[in-house]
Amino acid sequence: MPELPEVETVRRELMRRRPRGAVAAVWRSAHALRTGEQWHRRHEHLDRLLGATPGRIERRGKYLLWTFVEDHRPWTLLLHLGMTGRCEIVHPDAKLAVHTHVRLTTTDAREIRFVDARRFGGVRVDQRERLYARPPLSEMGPEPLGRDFSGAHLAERGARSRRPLRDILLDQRVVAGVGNIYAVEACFAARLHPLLPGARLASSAWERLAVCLREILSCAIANKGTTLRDYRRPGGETGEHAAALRVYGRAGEHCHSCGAQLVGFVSSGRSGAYCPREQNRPRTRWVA
DNA sequence: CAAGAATCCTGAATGC
DNA sequence: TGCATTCAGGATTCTT
Repeated sequence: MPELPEVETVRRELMRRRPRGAVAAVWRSAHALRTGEQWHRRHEHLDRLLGATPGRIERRGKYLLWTFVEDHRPWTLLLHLGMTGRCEIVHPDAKLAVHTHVRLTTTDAREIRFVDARRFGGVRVDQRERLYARPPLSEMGPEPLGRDFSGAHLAERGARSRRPLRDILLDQRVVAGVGNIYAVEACFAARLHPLLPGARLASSAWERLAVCLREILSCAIANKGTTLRDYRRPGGETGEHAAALRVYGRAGEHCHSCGAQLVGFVSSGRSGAYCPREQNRPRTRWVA
């Protein structure tokens, strides 16, 4: 499932491979993408991209903002990959993948396609400033790899909460782009129990958690993301970070660090795992 | 207001 | 082998 490292990888590779021609045709499947008022297809406005040329791509959390320009008039495509979404750039005659929902054909014989089996993803075109000024982007917490993110920020948002640590990290309003895999992995890296209520965390542990989260995300970006099943890069390649996962999806298996049997859990309807020996309580000493 | 549940969806995995 | 059931989860909406 695409989280920050996967979306960042897609961003970089789409940037590199983006078509150089203008959008000559827009095609949309008959199926609705994600439900909810602000993503309903009557608000998609994909036709605004006609005649515009793909330009700069930004990432905010798990969202991509792809700006298309025609005669200095920019429109920005907001894209969320959901659970199973993927973006590909192919020849317009290339065989159509099942669950293809959007096709943007350009004058240089290229085609940008959005494919999403479960349709949890979404697309929308608007002015860049308006996208940033409205939910969900306006509500979103700081980028974990940016300057505004720190242990102090996490503590400010989490230290008065009874919510489990893992769920705090999953909250896009607290920190942007973190999904279940990396939230669970960050808790392990910091040797913090994922179900520990935020209010019970020692103040020094927040900084440790912030540092570990950044390291995990950076490493996953270097590995071009985690492919468990569906995630693919724009060229169809997998990401290689799955082999680096320490606890996610490994309930019942042995801890790579101490050999103890990892314990699975479900919280807020989402599964995770932890090492009962190393994550039962914060360590008193920790070496970066 | 916060926390939890339900919702959307398909395909892989599991059960009988 | 085949058919029904279960599970996976991000973000939003509804309920408690």
